[in-house]
Amino acid sequence: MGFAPVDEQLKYLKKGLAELIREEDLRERLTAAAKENRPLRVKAGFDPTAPDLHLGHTVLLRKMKHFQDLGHTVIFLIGDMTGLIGDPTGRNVTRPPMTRDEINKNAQTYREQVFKILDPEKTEIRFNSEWLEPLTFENVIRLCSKYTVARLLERNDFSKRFKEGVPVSVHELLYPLSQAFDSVALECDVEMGGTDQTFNLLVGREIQKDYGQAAQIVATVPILEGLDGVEKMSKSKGNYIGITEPPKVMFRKVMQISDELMYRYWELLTDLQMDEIARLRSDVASGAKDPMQVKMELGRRIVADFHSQAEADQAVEAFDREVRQGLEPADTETVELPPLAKTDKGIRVDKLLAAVGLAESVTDATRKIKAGAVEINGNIQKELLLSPADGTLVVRLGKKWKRVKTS
RNA sequence: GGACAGGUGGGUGAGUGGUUAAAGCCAACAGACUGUAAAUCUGUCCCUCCUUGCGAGGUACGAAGGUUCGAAUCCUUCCCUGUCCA
Repeated sequence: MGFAPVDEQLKYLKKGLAELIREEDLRERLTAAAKENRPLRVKAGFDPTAPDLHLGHTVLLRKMKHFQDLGHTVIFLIGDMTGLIGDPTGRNVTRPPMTRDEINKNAQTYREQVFKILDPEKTEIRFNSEWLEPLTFENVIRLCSKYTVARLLERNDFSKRFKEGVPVSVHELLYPLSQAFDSVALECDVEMGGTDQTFNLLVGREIQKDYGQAAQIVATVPILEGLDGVEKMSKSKGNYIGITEPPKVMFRKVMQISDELMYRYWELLTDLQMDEIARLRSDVASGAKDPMQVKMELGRRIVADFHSQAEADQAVEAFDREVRQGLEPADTETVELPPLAKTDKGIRVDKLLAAVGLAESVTDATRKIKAGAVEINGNIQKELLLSPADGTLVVRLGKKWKRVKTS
């Protein structure tokens, strides 16, 4: 099979990239690949500890997919060895070693999630312990001799910490080196990552040259902002949209982002071209388009990417019904009245809320009731005690609903 | 090895014997307003109980002991973190 013309490939790959070092190198490499009829080897490394991918990860995965679309090979590298170090970004502690079982389990989860985007046929999944573990101390020393401390300290967070007197452990310095060695071991043509990885990826270029290989091309993608629009999307910050989240949740989260942030999501999470996104923006500005409709379309596409078109449509409908109209969700769960909520005088609403999971605790439930946040059968419930009633109670606390059978 | 500084609620960060379940800020949750956008405003934000009260009790300020009528605050030991010196 042949490859598309180099210029076309370049154009396709460049969209949405933060940085490409260097474009000329990539052009040459693509040309050579076409001539030799061999696909490029494109690597990106992932941490073995966080198998729950979110949209932030998919910016990178989508770009990796683009390489696959053009016929190239993607190497999904699980850093089970470097994971022991932990990427020195931010505060970090040496991680407890993971067992082989845990790593395999996480790898399996990765497979399930990653192939929602990547093409399994064109993906190699590798672990870097494969070549890092057998390295002798002599080899490690040799590797270290190829780079200088001064150059490692060029990395922003190292130099910053060093200047401020914040400790930098020696093993942290090894992180970029071992990642670079991965590229050597895999003979990568391209390495990808977020812009926060730029330094590490560049070290790979230098080290590869030392090992007699052509320096890899470095392609970075922007870091996606989380729901707050400020900090990068991350699970620990709670501002993420997980790719395995249910359609309704996903859609609702998309609708929560600010109007401004929406264009960023259009850019990094859909295949819409930049000029089309610019048109969306100006149409909204001029009033020709309703920003909410534009955002709903974005949400519909994102949900459809990870679920199905039908589920995306359902999510839109559910949003319209539950959020815009404030109606009870169609899939409200029905539960039995918890025995401890029953008294001879009636139903203890506070205990009911806690037992049914609408409130975190009985105390919390009491607060919510007093605050007038609880609705039963459409009426605000401000008393802790509800007179005995027959039939089913429709209970609402904020956006959470439950149906409770009383008999 | 020596000298200091410090470990407080989800996160920051006040508080150095009692009116402190512990300020402020952030996050979070609920309400108002809306396009559940953003912005803004209000309230809440350890648990349990009931007679729902500016109620009663129980937990809580790295860990374990101790001093006191009373400790997050004082003492002892231990664990951990950071800085400086060697």
